[in-house]
Amino acid sequence: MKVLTKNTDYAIRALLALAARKGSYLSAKSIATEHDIPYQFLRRLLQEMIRHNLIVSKEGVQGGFMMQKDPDEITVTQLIEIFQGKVQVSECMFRKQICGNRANCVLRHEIMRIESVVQSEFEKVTIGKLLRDLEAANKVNPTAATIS
Amino acid sequence: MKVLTKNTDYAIRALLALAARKGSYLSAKSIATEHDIPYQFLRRLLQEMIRHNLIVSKEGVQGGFMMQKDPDEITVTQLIEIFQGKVQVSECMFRKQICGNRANCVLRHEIMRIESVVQSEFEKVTIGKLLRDLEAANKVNPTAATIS
DNA sequence: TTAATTGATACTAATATAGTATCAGATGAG
DNA sequence: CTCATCTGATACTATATTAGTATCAATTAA
Repeated sequence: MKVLTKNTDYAIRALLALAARKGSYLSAKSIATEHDIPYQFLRRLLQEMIRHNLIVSKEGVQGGFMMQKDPDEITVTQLIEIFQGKVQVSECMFRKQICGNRANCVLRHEIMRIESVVQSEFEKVTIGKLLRDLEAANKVNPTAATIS
Repeated sequence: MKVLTKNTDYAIRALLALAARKGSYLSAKSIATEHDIPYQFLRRLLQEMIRHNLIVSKEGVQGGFMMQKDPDEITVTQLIEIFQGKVQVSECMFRKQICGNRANCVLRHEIMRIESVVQSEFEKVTIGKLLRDLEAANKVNPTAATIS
C-alpha cells in the first residue's frame, strides 16, 4: 500500500522549491533539473497546481512559476486530494450501487473513523512546516538536508 | 486515494462469514453467493489466507474453509499487508536508489510518523471486533445490519 | 462411481500511474 | 523585429496494479 504517489511526491518537492524562493519565478526546467523530476511530468503537475490557485505562472522568457498561496495553508491532504483523489478507505462509502446498506455497514463506521484520522494527520503537515524543518536541518549541517 | 482494495475488502467479508460460523466448513461457493464476491477471485483470496494460517480448508464434497486463527488476533493491518503489501507512505523509504539521503530527508520524518499512525489505527480493527459490532447491530434490528 | 469441492496456475480486462512528445502562443533580450 | 525561452494545452505511450475469468487435476463424501 503506497500512500503518496509520484504525483504528490513531486508536487511537494516543487512547492518546497517555490516556497524557498517566494516572490520570484522559477522555471519548470530549473525545478526539474534541481530535484530530479521528469520535466514534462512536472509541467503537468504545475499546471494542475495553478488551477487550484496554489501557484501562479508567467509566460515567456524569464517566466516560470511562483508561490501564490501561503505555504502554511497548503496541506499534504490537499495535495493528495488534487493528485490522487479524496482520501477514501473503501469504495462502499461513495458508490451506493456497490453498497446498498451504507447506514448499517459495520465496516463503514471503522473505515470513516480511520479515514478522518489519516486526513487529519496529513493536514498537520504543511509546505510551510516542511520548509522550516528543511531550513533547520540545513543550519545544523548545511550540506546534509534534502527533500529528495 | 483508496486505502482498501477489493482484495482486502472481500477478504474481510469472507473472514467475517467464517468467524460467524466458527468450527464448521463453508464452501467458497456459498460465501461468494452470500456476499456477492466473484467466485474465482474469492478462491484465490482464500488460498492466500490459508498460506498465512488464518484459515484451513477441507477438500472434496462437504469441504470448504474454516477459521483457524482467533478472530481477535486478525487485524486489518495484517490483511492489508497480505493483499496490498506493507503500508508505506512513499517509495523513498524503501528504495535507496531513489532517495540517497534517507537519514536527512525532512519528508521522511513526517511520512514515518503518519505511517505508524495509520498502521496502529488499522491494528485496532480486528475481525473479532467487527463481528461483535455486526452482531450487536443485528440484535437491535435483525434485518438491517450487513457487512456489504 | 460421481458430483462437489479445493489446489494450482495461467490468462484476460480494466484502471491507475508514470512518463514522453508536440505544437501553439506569450514575452523579454538583443 | 526576431528569436530563443518560456508556459498552455493536449495527445500519446508504457508500465504496474487491480480485478476478474478459465481450466484442469486431485480429493472426498455420499
